[in-house]
Amino acid sequence: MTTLKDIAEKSGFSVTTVSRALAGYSDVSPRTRQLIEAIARAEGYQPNMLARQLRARRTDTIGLILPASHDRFTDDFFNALVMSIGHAATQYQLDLLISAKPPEQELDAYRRIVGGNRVDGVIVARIRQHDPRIAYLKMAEHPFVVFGRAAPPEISDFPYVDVDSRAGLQMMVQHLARLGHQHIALLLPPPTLAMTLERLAGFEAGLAAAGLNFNPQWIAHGDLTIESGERLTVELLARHPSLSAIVASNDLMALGALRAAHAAGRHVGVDLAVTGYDNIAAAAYAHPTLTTVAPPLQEIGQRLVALLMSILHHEAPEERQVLLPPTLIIRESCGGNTVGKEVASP
Amino acid sequence: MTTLKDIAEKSGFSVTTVSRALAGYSDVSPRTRQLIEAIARAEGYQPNMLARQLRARRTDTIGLILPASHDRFTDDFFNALVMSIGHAATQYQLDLLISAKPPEQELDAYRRIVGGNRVDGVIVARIRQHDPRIAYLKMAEHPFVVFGRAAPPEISDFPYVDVDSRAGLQMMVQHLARLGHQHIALLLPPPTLAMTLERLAGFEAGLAAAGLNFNPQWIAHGDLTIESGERLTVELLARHPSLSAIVASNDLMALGALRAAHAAGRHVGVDLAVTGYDNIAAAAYAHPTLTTVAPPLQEIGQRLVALLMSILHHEAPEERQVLLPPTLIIRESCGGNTVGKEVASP
DNA sequence: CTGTTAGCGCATTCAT
DNA sequence: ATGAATGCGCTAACAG
Repeated sequence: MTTLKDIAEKSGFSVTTVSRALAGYSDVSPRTRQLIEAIARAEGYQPNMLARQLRARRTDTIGLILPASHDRFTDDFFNALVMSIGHAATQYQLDLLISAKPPEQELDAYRRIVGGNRVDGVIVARIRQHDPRIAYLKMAEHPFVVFGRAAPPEISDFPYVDVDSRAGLQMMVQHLARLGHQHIALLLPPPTLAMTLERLAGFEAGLAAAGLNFNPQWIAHGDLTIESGERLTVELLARHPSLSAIVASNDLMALGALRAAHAAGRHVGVDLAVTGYDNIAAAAYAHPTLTTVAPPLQEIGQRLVALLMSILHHEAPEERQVLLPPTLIIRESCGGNTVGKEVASP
Repeated sequence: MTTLKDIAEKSGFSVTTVSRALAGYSDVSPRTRQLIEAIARAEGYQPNMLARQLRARRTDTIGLILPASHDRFTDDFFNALVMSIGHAATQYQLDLLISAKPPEQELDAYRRIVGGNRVDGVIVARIRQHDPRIAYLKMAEHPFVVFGRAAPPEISDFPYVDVDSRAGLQMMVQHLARLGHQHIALLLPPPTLAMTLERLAGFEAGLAAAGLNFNPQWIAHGDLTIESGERLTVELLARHPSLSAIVASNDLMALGALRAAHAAGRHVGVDLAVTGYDNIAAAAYAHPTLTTVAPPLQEIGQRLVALLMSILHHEAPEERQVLLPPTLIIRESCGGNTVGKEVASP
């Protein structure tokens, strides 16, 4: 490894001068600069980023600490979210430091990475009730941004970016109602997740707007897996044969519902509607009639990073709590070329 | 931010003693240690990782530099690969530094991150012909591991982990042949990708093993997108109506093929077989008859990280070039409960 | 047991 | 235009 000191020795100048020459300062004679640059190039000099960061007290890196579990990486939506953040970071010349830790080591990881100055700020995802990570970040006064909000009655007194899934569910229900559906079931995430209440509220709002009654019997809680989507749908269809539509809270549960529907002898797109949420690229094509609510993945990453940057730079607060509208993607036909038309959110 | 120096002043001991007390060295008196630990806890002391890393000349971090483009994050397979690496890193107490750069800045990023000592080693993915990144890493003697191999005649004289997609394609073709298919088309990745030759070879081997003839007319090159899969399939089916099976080189092209088949009036699972490659969770359920070749994603991440670690620790070379067999996942029925049975690779 | 000295590599003062 | 001195925060060698 070549250091400034090495170049200083080879060139006969001091470390200081070498540093300034390479940094492009104007108070270095052209000849000196050329010589130094030539040596640096010849030696393949690369500044030690750690030393530089230590000195500068900034890393130009943002952190992301993920819940680890052996099959975590199969969650396409979450994966896409992470990559979306990574790509948004690019636009700000930032790198992304990822640390996947099992829940019990999660807080330690925050302390190590954030408290240890490895990153300038962090993005927190998948927050839980009374999330200790947020308490820590607030207490330590470390810059952070959250993807998602706290569930009421908890107050989200922190900067966040979230998808307005209430609006999404409402759009979806109204769409189904327009198609004539009156008995609509809903597959929800676990009650402990912050988003669950929002979705239920959106569902009810959609029913109300369409003049339909809310029937608690048609609500079921799953765990966001294909299996739970399948199981819940089997049960729902068995108990309530009048159901003509199943609204799933994510793609995986929707795929499970598709399978269950088939097993129950129902024909999706004909005598049963199944809708999803997330619209992950591949899953979106799972069924040509799978209408979905699509969060603006790319924008989420960009907003998260932009918000974090504005906080880091102490810029005007503007909007520190961003709610992004999802899009309703309707796939009406099994016919080849109907890719799905986008319906702008209200 | 609390530093060792702060604690030294508060406790009356020297920075060194504080450092050792907190590091758990035995040559510190119990009383001193307790006092120092108490202060550290009270102050919420967190060691500065940058200083520590600078000093220790190691970061316990591995790097991953990704090709950036505005819609890159929609590639579920690649996303899953990255996350698989991230989670494997956890087992070695490593963090993952991700930098997404457009192609023209890619090499710079390598210099900055690897040459700049921000990581102990890197994992290179999606290698191209005569990849300059690999040349750089070899020249600079930085530890690295590659996911994938060089395309012949180039020699892969570097540590790598790859999926034996030749075996995968061969399995797939033989499976189709057993089902009676004789006219099988193949949708390949772009000819510039290293994997393409392997897959073609596997395809031909499968045909040969089944006693079928190879027809170059039935081979087409796409770009791994849904659109290209659709377009190529439309063309193939129009020109060669006798085709009874389409083997796609990834899930997305397979999904495109499904759509094209539908448009052409063919019934997948009945008078046309379509098979995919990658078996990404959601996509795998795209069609109940979508048989796929599945790379062992989780194992790929683990092997990559393990291999990199062994190189970092100068451990016995063992196997520095790892070829992992994929699995054939057969989904035979549209019926509800046939999830797909796994067929061990040969 | 504890402190002094030294240095990781860099960039910034402040002199000259 | 250049260099010496200083410090970012940490740990290690060495001395006592």
